[in-house]
Amino acid sequence: MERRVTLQDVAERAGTSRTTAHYVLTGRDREMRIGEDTRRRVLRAANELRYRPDLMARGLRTQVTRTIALIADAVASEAYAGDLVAGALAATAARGYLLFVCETGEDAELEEALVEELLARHVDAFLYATYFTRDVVVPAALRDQRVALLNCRAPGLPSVVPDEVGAGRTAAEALLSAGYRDGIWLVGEPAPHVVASVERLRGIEEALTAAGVRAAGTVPCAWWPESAFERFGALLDDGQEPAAVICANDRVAMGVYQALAVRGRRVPDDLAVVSFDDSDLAVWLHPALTSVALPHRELAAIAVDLLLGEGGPPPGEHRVPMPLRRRESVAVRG
Amino acid sequence: MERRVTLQDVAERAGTSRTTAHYVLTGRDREMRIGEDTRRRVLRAANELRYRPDLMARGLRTQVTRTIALIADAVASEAYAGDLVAGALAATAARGYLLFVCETGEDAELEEALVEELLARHVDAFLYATYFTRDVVVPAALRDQRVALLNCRAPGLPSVVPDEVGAGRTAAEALLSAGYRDGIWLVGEPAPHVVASVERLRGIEEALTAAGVRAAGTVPCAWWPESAFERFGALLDDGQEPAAVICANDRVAMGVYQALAVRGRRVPDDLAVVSFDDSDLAVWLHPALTSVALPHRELAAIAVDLLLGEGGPPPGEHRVPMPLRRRESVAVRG
DNA sequence: ATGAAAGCGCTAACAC
DNA sequence: GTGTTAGCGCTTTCAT
Repeated sequence: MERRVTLQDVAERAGTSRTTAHYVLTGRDREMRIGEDTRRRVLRAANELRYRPDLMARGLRTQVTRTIALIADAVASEAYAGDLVAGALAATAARGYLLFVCETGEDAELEEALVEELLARHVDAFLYATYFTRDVVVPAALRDQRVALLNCRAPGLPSVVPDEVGAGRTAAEALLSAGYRDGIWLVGEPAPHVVASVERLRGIEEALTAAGVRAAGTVPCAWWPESAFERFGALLDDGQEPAAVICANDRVAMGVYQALAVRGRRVPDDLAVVSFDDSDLAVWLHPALTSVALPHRELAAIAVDLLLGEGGPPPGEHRVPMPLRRRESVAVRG
Repeated sequence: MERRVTLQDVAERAGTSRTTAHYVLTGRDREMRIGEDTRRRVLRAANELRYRPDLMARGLRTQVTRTIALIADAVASEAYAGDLVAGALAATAARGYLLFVCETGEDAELEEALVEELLARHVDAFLYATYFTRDVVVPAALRDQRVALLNCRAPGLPSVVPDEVGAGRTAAEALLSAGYRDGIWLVGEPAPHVVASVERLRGIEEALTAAGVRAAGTVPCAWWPESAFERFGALLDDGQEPAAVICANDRVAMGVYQALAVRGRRVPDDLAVVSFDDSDLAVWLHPALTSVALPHRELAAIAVDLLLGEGGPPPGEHRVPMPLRRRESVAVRG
């Protein structure tokens, strides 16, 4: 591994000074009125030597590094967080930034330490992310940094979150517009501290009420297949005749499918199903599931745009629409 | 945002020189025989000023940055890659390194450019990862760097991959030891260019042959639920009576479950199912699926250990065992 | 138009 | 035991 080639080397080979070489290599030669052929010599020398500026040295001098930090509570849980990371990655790369990724497991001390470390490395900005939407309190050291919250919220800080109320409306309307009015059940227990739960419910109520419809009831299962399988199965065995269900998420829908399958009932003819998240499951289920998508990549892209945009991110909450992915789990009613 | 506090500031407040401050703050005061009370003063000053060394400046001087780069073809696809990233993250963090994460989408030019960029930032080492196991050709610039391949292989380079042959054996033995001999079908078409396919098949053959058993046949479906649903369903409708299946992966198993459910057949009583990957699906399926796990986090942890270990990673392939996760999809035969 | 020189904050050889 | 000094490679002000 030979010594790095430095600006000095380029300047020497071009028979000029570092300053001159510097200006032509950073493309500011026009403003310095550097001679066309000096310019040529520098460019050629740089090429021949395969000169690459030392970004650490540059960073030390300029105090800007073109790096940003993503601080997330989890990067892989639930198969969701991955898309957040991927989205952030793509968006930062597109702007020529490199991304430090950190995972905190919600450990506040670790968070503080990480922020210190990242500050010591002069990252230009911070993305603070959570794998499910919630309110957070960010480390104090972050408060006077350039920061955007991704999929979470804190008073006074710029944040990007999915429009869960709209999603609730969308889900209900998918059923209403297909002709369902009576026998619409909600599956998945309400969770008062989970933003997604509260807001989806609100959206659903809104849309239903606006159509003069009331939900037939709620199946209070955990947001997992097994629990949904059992509780929704029990509902069926009770002799209830749901016409349609709105599931808390795709995993719940999976449990509903299983409960139906065991009893020989069919989606969508015996029961219409809509859900939230649009995870991989939605297309794996049979028949494929109509689901309101959580646009993780887009959330991340927007957060990065805000973060790196002129003048820094405008404070306040940015709500990103959750689009409906129509598939085969809702039949139009006669 | 006030000026950073520098070593100079600490030294001044402690009434000593930068050198002295430096040695005590880096814990090398013993070797320099620095006065106990000088030591105290320096420590106190640093504390009071909340001194944090500028890691960029240090890096420029020492040429080591305690950063490493993860270059992956994909960081979120298929809900697998996330665990690779999370594993690498945890392992590097545990050693006090920060991780740059990059995604290439298999674009070779982008890869070259990224490596240049990372080199310009003086990352100490590289992790080169793929989201499914395969042979790769790494960018030329990486060849003389400290590098470990994660979930992929290239001649002459250190790599960490899952032991898929062993996994094949494990899957077959799970069935054999439960008393299955006849009517064992393989579900999922062989893919000659996919390491997992070739090696799992080899392991399965080995174990079966050793027990004097032959597979009843192969259902050549794509490795997705829908395809498995159709092709395996067709097998059932053909009047075949499989006793057990080894699925190419959990998604295929999902398709098999669906085909069974529609026909009123039960797992595990009518059919035993084993699979590979042990993804989230395995526990979501009903009944829960016995699957041979792809230990992504462990692969990553081992790769990081090799990479950062004394003397750098030993070249050659490191095979990591794939453990069987026994659940309810295999019943012991009478 | 080009170059000399100072300095970003840290480390380490060397002198006292 | 402690301090002086010379860089790491780059950017930028200021002379020329």
